[in-house]
Amino acid sequence: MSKVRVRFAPSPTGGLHLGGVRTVLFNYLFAKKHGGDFIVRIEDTDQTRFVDGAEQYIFDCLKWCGIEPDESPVKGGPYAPYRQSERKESYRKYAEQLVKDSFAYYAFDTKEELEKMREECKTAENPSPQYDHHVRSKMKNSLSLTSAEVKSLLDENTPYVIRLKMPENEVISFTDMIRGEISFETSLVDDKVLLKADGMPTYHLAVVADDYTMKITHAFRGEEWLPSAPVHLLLWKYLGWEKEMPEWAHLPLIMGPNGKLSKRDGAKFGFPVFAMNWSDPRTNELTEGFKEKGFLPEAFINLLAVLGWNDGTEQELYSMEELIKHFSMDRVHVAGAKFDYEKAKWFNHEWIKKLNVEGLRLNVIEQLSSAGITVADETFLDKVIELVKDRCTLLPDFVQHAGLFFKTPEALDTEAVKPKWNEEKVKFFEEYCQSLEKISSWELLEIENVFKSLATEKNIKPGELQLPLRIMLVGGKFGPAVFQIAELIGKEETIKRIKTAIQQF
RNA sequence: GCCGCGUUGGUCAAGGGGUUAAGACGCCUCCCUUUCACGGAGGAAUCACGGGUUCGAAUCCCGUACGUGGUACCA
Repeated sequence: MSKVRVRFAPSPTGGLHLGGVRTVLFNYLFAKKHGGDFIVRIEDTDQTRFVDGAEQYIFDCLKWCGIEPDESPVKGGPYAPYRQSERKESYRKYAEQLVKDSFAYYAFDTKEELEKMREECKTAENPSPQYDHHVRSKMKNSLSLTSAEVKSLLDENTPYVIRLKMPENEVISFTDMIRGEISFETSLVDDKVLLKADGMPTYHLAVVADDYTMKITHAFRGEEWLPSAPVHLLLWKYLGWEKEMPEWAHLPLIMGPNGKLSKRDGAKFGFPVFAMNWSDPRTNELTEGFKEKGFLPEAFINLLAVLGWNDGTEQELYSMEELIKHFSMDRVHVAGAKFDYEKAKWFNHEWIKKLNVEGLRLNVIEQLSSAGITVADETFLDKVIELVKDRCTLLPDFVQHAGLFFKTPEALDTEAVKPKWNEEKVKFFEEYCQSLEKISSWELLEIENVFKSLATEKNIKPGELQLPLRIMLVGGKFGPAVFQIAELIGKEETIKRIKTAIQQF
């Protein structure tokens, strides 16, 4: 078997959503598992939908996810160029070849004529008539016109497209790596445009030509492409490349709460659908990304991998390395999977717990600094991270849980204390401060022992006093053990926080 | 409408002729903790429906329903 070569071919029309990232991921995992090449090629054939900056955005997302292409427009490679707009001329050659071999034909119909045909053929049973064998003889094309008429139209530079001539009564079938045998009747498929009037190929011609010239061995794409598979199969055959045709796998769709996951679902249900923030330069509309929402790339990749794939064991947490080792296309589920944001957050929580301090440090510093907290002492920060990471689900949670070690709380939840607050307790805390001043070594046990023995002496239950102390130090009902906090923030800060808090109760 | 693909708890899913039908998320109860989490122990909840084949069907076959995708000079 020749070396595995697999490609991801995004269209730079803005944003990279969950389904897109999962398609890349499965391509990448398959390539790496078999020691092959992972190629990124850009399908920028539709000038009207092309968005500035979208291509760079795609590569930024891949980089964040930890996916490095072996060949791409930015990296180059032996089959350059990797942008379809830069390969424009080669596609025409293949299209003309097909016309010459009578597998395709020129069509001169204008937009208005096409609309007219669709309008006239429209019935209740057939709401969307196709340009197919039923109508092609009635349209303006090189099949219905004489060769002289065609020649003169061509000479006059009449705009035209090249369409594939679908055979009438054939059954086309192929084996999908995920779904098995699939077949189609050609009479039901329309004559797809291969080369547009502007000289650009459509997706159909472009994928086949590019997959062939770039020696792609396995073609994986979303399930939405399944209906056009017969077109591609036929092109491989008509172009004479049947022996080199890649193996196919059509990946299941990722669904939103209702239907195929869309950008709108994110806004509507409050979860990100793109890998990273994307702001559309034309509308300035911002679509939130998983990165900015506070997801770790490890968690993002992990949750995507197990959405529609399972290795048959009970394992759910996988690093990229483990995924490469365990992944296999035949264990990809056939049905579409609904995206569950709650579970997505669980994965991030698990990865925050799983990662060590080094893996978290940079992210935490970034979170804190965006909240206006600068970290001076990194070894101190490391202790804090170790102490609080179990309670953080999303990265911004570190602001609440780690922030209190760097900054005196601004507002105290006094309501939690006031009802049971009295003179005795005020006295207790004043004396506790005095005792703390005298502590020789500022250690957890000391701080706690002084607290407990003073409470016994005053005949107050320690439990009655712990909540107030927590509010004093933290500001609210959250965070690690109180005495651990006291130990970490130090004697001076602890006493200061207690004293200022007493004033407020 | 037509064509393709699908259907195991609310969600992700294992299981592919004989199982008490795994596991995870979420939800509920309890324990731990006099905070919030983490952790631990339990619980509720599932084979879309109808026919076949078979001693036996979640599993194989056929229908139906439902879902979803396609039906563009978009990808």
